[in-house]
Amino acid sequence: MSCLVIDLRLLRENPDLIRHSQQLRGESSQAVDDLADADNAHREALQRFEALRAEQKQLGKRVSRSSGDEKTELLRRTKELSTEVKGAETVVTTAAAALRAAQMAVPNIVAEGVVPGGEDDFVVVRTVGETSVPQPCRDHLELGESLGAIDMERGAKTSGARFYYLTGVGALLQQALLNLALQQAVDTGFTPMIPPVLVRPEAMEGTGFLGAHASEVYHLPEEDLYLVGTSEVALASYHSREVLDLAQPKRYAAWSSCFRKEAGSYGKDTRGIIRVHQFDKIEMFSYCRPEVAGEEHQKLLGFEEDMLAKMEIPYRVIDTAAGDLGSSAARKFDCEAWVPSQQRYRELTSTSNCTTFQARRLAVRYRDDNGKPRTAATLNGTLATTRWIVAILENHQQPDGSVRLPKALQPFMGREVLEPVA
RNA sequence: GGAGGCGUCGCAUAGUGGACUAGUGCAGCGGUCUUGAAAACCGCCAGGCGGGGCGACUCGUCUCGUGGGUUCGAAUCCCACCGCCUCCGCCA
Repeated sequence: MSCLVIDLRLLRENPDLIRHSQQLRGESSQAVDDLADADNAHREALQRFEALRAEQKQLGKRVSRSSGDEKTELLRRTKELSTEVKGAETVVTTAAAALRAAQMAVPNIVAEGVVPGGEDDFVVVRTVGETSVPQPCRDHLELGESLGAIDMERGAKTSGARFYYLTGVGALLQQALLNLALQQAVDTGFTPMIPPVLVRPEAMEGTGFLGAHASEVYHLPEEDLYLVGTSEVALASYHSREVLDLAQPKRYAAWSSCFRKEAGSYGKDTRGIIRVHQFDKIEMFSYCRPEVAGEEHQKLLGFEEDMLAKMEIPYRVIDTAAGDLGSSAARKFDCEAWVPSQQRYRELTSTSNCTTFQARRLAVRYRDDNGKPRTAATLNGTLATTRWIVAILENHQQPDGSVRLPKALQPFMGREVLEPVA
């Protein structure tokens, strides 16, 4: 009848667990109380409707078998009942809409072990590789321009700020990077995918992107379609309303362009291709049983680190604080690459364990050992993106302005070094 | 973009206003028989939500693509939308 956001049974049995989760995220627990109220109102309305409806069905059957005065009398009563049933149904519909709205306001329950707080309260899990600041240190845009790899000015001319052209070796570099990532995914058992990037509202809503971050998303009003900010949306929607065999996790790796308004980031990262409206990404996505989701999360993180190692990029892994989780995530690990020109770490990958949050909304289920359908868990993670070019160029730049290519990339590029063009 | 056809339980089909409490076949699962298998026979075999019981269960309700409408009563009649198929047009 409806897709649930928060498990309502859990809400009834243990509302404090959800309140506590809201606290960790730094959000009001009022939403939880509102949800409980809406749930009660909905159940009451439902019970009244069902009782009336049962009576209506019973009497309705007698109408067809009766005649004469009896029939006239029955018809009089069933007509009354019909009005009452319609009224009760309207109340249910209204209560259901209110319940749904209340559900949408509550994000996923934070996993155990996640630290409270916001953007700056993360935990560093580990740091890998030696960081260095080359002398001289050119930033990725300076390098990209001299290599003939990135053209921001003409991107702006054609499409506006935060758009760019990858040109020449830049175009080849991205293609090589994404090919290598997709190759790694296929080698480790992922099914490669090229998904749609325009999706329906249900797909956006089901993955949790129409909540607080709706203003981040491009929308085509005429067709009521959304441009995805990540192929996670299309991959999660792929098995919606299906019952899967999840004896083993189902893993997909998608290539897609991604589109983001970056509405809340005026003035941030305006230089180069760190934060742009359109980029390309290889995204991993897993469907699995909820009890193995934590383990699967570590695997996705491992695959991300494998790619970073292949790119020979120094990085650290952070365990994101509760306040910095997306609404669908229970836990999130980011890999942040060392960016020499900024002398700090910047996010290159992000992997989220969405537990049953998305699958419940999208009605993705599996059969348990007793053959009963249960809600699955979903996870996602980044394997490579356009932004990786920043870390590759800057970390592997040479004093003469050339860029050494990491070994793993060389076969895909057919060369070992990128040389300045002018 | 235009015209027509079609959406029923995993698959295939029946059902055109009241016994539909959605029938049947296939596939699947369990059993009987058998040394074992096949065949035959018997049983089970869509999900959501709500109520009752510790529980195997049980009662009610919703769902025949989705949402409205007509009616005392809708799988069935009407409208809109979504999807699929065929043909035409256009196009990488």
